[in-house]
Amino acid sequence: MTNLQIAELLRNVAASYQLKDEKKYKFQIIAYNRATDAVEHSTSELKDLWDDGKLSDVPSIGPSIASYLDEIFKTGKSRHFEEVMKGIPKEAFTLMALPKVGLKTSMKMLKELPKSKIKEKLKEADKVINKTKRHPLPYAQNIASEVMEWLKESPETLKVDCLGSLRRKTATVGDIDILVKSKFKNQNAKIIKHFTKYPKTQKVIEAGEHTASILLPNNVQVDLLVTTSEQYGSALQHFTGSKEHNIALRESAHNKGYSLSEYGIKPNKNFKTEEELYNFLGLDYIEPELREDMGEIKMSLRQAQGKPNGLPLLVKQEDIKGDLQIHSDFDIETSHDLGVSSAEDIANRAQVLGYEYIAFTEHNPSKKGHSLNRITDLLKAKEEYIRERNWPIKVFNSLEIDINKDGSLPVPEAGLNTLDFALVSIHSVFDLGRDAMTKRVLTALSYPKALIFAHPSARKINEREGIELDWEKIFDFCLKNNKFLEINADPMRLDLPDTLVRDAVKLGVKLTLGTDTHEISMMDNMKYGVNVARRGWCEKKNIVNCLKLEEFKKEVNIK
DNA sequence: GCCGTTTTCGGCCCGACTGTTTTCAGTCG
Repeated sequence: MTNLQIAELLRNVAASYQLKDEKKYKFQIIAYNRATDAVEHSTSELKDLWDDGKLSDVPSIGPSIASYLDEIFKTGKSRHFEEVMKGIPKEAFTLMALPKVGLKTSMKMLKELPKSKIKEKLKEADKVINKTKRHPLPYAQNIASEVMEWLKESPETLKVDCLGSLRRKTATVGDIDILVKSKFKNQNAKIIKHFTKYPKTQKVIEAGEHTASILLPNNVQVDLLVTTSEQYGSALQHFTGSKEHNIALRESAHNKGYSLSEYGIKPNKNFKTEEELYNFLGLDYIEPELREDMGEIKMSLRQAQGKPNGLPLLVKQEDIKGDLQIHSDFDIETSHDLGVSSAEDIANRAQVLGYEYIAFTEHNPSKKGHSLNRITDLLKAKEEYIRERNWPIKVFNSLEIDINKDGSLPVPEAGLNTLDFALVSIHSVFDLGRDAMTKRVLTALSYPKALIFAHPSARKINEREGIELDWEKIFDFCLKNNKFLEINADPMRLDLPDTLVRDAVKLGVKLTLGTDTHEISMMDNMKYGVNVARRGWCEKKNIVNCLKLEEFKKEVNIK
């Protein structure tokens, strides 16, 4: 049972309670919906936590739900859940995938629609289930920019901001959220109308007094909110989210006797800026990347009260002193794709980007068709090439090495000795069990030259889930042996994922940033890696390549 | 059903939009 399946089950239980008696089960419904959110956002598979007896570590999972899940992991089902969902056909839950359909509507559909029509709707729902892929951040950013340009053409528009997960810089984006500040009060309708006339609009989902939603090609939904200067700060805060952060913030306001909404505080308190709003609630400003209800509100409160352990001072792009994963076109007959840009061009570009150092990390020479001596000779040639050139900045001689199934590395010791340090990573056999995979990785990281575990989860966004690893063991090993985990800045990887970065940072495990550049323009992807680091609460000190050259050399033990 | 730096009991976020039920229920974020 995966987290996705568990989340679906809990969501269905909540809906079933709602169908049975919304008033009687009001708080169970809230509890189950919260548990659903928590499972969807959990960094660990619940099954793994259950194995370790730590199910209740997940927030919003208390003794009752934990005991039902315990039964599920033991026997495959929960008698309690089955009892709650008794009498509700499976199809009713499937139909809930359709927009604006909850369990009540889907039951009504099953009862009232003709069979042929139901079949059609079920097909539609299946399509939605299979197609709700979230959009990679850069793709969503491009679409958002175009819509924002369109909105600026409306004469009533004073300012346009892109909010929601785009502003929080999540790896993937569901809907695009845009806020418009209007020049004049009571001009909302004109802006809304202009918005719905956006040329690529396929469907206007809704258009009200303050808000509207349109659907663009590729299932991209854009939500608009129009506001005035007086309420701008509140609107900005509300529409940036996350939903969980907003709930926690409103609860905190509620405890102080206020009622907070996107319009301010009732009856008459407006906020022009987000700072004003947070300060009014006794909090310091919270960066958008932190707004996920992961403890940021508590820490902001502590900080505002002048206590220690406040919010992190998040790492910035300009703190990055080097790029630690780059593939040039220097041909060492690699196991995977070689870069297409020359080492010279890349080094010059790195200087322009303000870096003090870079590492060339081509893939290792392929095992196939190469003797061990040949592999060593190829690496010696690369070492000599790097040593003998005059580079504009420091260039490290490195390599991205495949981890064999048994954890060994496909490069002989003489070859490894040519390197300043190595990245190790998984490119094949992704489906070992968790324990075998963990052992495999730790074996590889035990080589003295293996310094960085690159794209550690091996996930590819919208393509494949990550591998299963015992992250606690990996973190612990890195900490004890001075090994580092990479945040791969390729927008299709963004790996480590932000939630695991947060876990690593909590334990003091250090990270590196690398763009995995295979073509020179990819060097500009560093910003996406920085996004992930910030979302994982990284400060400068958590990222090894924020160190200046001499300090970096000391940290990684290079003379 | 969950949760707690006033609480292990007694609370639990807030509002928009749609469609239709002219005053509200259902869904969504």
